[in-house]
Amino acid sequence: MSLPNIRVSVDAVVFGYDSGEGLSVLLIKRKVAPYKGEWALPGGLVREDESLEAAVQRELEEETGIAVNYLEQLYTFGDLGRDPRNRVVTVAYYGLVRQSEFDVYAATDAADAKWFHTDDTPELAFDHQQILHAATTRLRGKLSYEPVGFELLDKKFRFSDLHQLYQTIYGRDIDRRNFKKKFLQLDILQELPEKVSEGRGRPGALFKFDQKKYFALKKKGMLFQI
Amino acid sequence: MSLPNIRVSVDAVVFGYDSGEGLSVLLIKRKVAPYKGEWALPGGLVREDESLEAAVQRELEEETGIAVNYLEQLYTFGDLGRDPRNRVVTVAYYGLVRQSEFDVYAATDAADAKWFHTDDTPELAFDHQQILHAATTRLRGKLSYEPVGFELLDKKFRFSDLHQLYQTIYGRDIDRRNFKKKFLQLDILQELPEKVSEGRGRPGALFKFDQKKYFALKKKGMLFQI
DNA sequence: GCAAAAGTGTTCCTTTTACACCCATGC
DNA sequence: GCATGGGTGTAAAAGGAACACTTTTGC
Repeated sequence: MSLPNIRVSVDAVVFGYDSGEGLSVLLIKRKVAPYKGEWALPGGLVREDESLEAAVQRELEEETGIAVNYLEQLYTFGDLGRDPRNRVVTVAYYGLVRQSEFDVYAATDAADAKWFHTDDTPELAFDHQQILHAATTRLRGKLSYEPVGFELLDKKFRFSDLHQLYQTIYGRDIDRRNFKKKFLQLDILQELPEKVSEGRGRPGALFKFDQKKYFALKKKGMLFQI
Repeated sequence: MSLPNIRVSVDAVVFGYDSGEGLSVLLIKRKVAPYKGEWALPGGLVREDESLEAAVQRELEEETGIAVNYLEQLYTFGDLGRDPRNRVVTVAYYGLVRQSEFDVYAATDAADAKWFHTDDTPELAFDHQQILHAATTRLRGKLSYEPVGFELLDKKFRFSDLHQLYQTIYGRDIDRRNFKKKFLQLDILQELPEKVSEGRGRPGALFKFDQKKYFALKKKGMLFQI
């Protein structure tokens, strides 16, 4: 029996959050066959001398020009026939970033690269639809036991921005007062003396995250039911 | 640049539960280098024409002689140097079975195979210690949102057996009365008219799972905090 | 009658939810 | 003065934790 010829790839589901636009996902237009010209998740083959994590970072850089620090492993997809040419097992990663910090462009390995609102994604190549779906589900679950925000909001933000962020990711309304009560109990926010108006209505206080407490909490994993 | 030469393997962390003995894990003694003669998780290279799931099943069969139906993907380990010979990326699976139903023996591909109590495992080859640790953590977490029991207890069982099962997996004491109240609320048990004594003490009623309700609940994922 | 396990209920406390009114600003 | 968003508190309900006594059996 000959040695199996299986390739290993990585794919990245990078979600971008923007206060104005909500939740998006980063996609590339494929430059080569198969599925040439179609949209897909950024990703590609792992090299023999790089870790899986390094491979995702590299592919993201090569295809979209961005560098994302924190990606988490999502799931490994290895069904036969998921790539029409060869047997390819792909390890999918996902992450959530502040969209405004990432100016994506089609780097060398992609014909195009851009953010798509999660409500409005095109058909995807391979089984990437399935991967995206798994990532969305996982993202929501994850928020139940980890704070999110520091990486997604500006340094100073209004409480309503944070509120909006959670509503966006959960995809449903959350009572403003209860949310505030709960979030403040985590004791990871600092209220600033400044106030800011967004043009109409009463100006709101600005907040910032207490980095130390924030990461301490994140590390040990809080239980946070919204 | 030449094509990367990376192999894909699978490994299985099979936990066995036994009312008398508690929680064990299935290990094999390696028949070939590297780590020849050392204990390891069952597993091996994936073939080109089989799915990852099929590969785990096959390796389990070849090394330990057992067939496990329900394994879930745990995590993919792909660090450089985790196998001293080649670059090997391994997809780890885990599952929980009724130990008494699985008579393991060293099948063709292992020098030995047996259950080890989770409190008393030997040193393991490769990074299998790390994999085992990840599986243990995941198993506990999993019980919070899925019922367990049907697959692990006899058809008819005393409530104390179920209680004991949960205590074993969680590794701590759980109040008997509160546990009973909560579990009965799930409405997946049927109380039988039979009573059975285990030699001393008041005989207890026997219960069985209502299969339909059990799997319905399991499928949709309950939220079950012990 | 004593040791061992099974059966059962209540109280307290914490957490969650629902909900309404006033305040500061721009226009 | 009115529309808009920001700020705050309370009451009711649900859920979780702690806890003790009685019953049935074997010996």
